[in-house]
Amino acid sequence: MLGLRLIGDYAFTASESAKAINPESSSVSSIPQQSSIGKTGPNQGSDENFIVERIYKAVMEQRLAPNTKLSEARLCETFGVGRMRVRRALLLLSSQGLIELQSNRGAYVACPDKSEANDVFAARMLIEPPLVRQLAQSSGDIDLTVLIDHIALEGAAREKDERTEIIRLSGEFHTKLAQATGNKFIFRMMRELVTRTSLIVGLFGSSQNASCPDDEHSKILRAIQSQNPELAEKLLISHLNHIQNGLDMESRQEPQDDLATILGSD
Amino acid sequence: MLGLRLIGDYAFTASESAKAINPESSSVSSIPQQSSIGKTGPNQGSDENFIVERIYKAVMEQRLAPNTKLSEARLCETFGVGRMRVRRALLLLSSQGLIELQSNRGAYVACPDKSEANDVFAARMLIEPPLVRQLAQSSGDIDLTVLIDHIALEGAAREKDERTEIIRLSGEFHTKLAQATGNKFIFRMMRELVTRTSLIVGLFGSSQNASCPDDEHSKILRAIQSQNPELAEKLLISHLNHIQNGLDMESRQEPQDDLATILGSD
DNA sequence: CAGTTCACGATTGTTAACAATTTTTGTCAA
DNA sequence: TTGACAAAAATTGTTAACAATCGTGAACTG
Repeated sequence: MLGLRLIGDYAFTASESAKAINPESSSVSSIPQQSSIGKTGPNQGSDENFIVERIYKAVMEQRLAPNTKLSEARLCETFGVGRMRVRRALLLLSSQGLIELQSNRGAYVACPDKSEANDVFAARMLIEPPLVRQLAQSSGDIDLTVLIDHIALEGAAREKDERTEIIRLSGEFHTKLAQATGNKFIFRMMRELVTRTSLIVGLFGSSQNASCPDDEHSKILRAIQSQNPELAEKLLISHLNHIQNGLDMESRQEPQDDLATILGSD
Repeated sequence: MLGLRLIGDYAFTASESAKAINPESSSVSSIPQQSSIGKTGPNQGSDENFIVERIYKAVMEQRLAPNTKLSEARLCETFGVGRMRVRRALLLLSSQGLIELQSNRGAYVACPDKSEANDVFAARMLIEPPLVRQLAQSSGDIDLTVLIDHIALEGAAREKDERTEIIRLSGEFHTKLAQATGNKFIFRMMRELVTRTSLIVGLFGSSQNASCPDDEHSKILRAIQSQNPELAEKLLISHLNHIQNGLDMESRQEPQDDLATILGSD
């Protein structure tokens, strides 16, 4: 009895986020229009959400390496925003565990260690198998087009050999699995775990397995579509194992510091 | 008697702050002073964490009713802190979903609706069963004293009929289950879900089942101790069902959006 | 030369004043 | 009394100046 509802809130599917970053465009861009009575205006700070989204996406695409310093001044001019907004964004990012705030020293992209990596995979092993099983069980009532389209996107990106796109989409497949449940809590949890996974793969992964093999994703999806919970669960477990086994926990590559163009382009 | 939410006035006023420090649970507390000299540890903002913890606890104990307004000025004087700290704390709380920030209107304790309540229980149904199963499987390697002690605390609070303590401990049993895994991601997820559950029970629950029956908790723990995964999982599932079935999703007690409403009743 | 000290620049943390918005209050007329 | 309207008060949002802290490198001492 899983509550099947669409997730209207989280508007940051990241595919759109930013076309043009003009300083102080004061964009109200990605605020879902809602003038309903009970819920008064949407949460404030559309601006800092924009910054958060931007950095989140950069991390997901492994363009922002762990330990990279995010200085306030730099972010201010990058996004054309006042310091307050930047600081709020950094606080939010740190509460998500994406960055780490050090007193009087600044913000650094999170740099998971070995044990944290194990925790991430353990948590995913705990959550994702029941999740896909549940999806497969109730796939009749769910709209899977998002996932189907996503597989297509992954294939296209792979065709064109767009590295960052491939990496991000590989991770997002898993968050979209969670999104398909329509449960915003499950979605949030998976999103956090997937983001952290991206950091981990960037740190400990060899270059070739930076992304999940496309066919594994589509196999999982097909198992879900054919309402085969056991198969879907089994495929997902071995998929997660593939990712984890592809890591080399000893050789961690040292991070660089290039912030300038990373966030500016898209 | 349904009038058990005359929490109206901020339940964490300074008068109570002095004595209300319980030596258990969260690792962040202690030192209610705002002296800037405090620990210069690596983690920043020990002060706003204090505020967050305080409000978190008040919500867990259902002393802070949903929709209660948390004005900045009030919080400033309550905690003896500058406005910046309060605003940062509010931002953090909102990112946890504990409160909701409305533009130019202030911060209000979150007020989950029916569908959100369903999502919370669906998420818990997804996570907690595998969690306890795993605990039971590996209970040989894990230190369960925290849970054992917790059961004792629950019993004691029940003896003394300390309402707020009972409610909080009832919820915290589940977060401590997650804590026993030693996985901080699982812990964070459960903590968020349990907190939200507390709000939901406060909103939709009848007065008698505001807390979990003690024996169900101890039964679950015993199943874990005796390394019986199936039993532990089964007990937990029925436990969650008990909680959810005890709710009346239609009769939501209207939350007071103003403190004066309560005080002006006579 | 090695190591320490100290001052300077750069960065972050904090405060207070100001601006924008909402809420309340007061007044008047139907 | 009720409703509309406007002024006043209260609250939140924003900015900029100021304070505190850290990193760096030059100067100094042994």
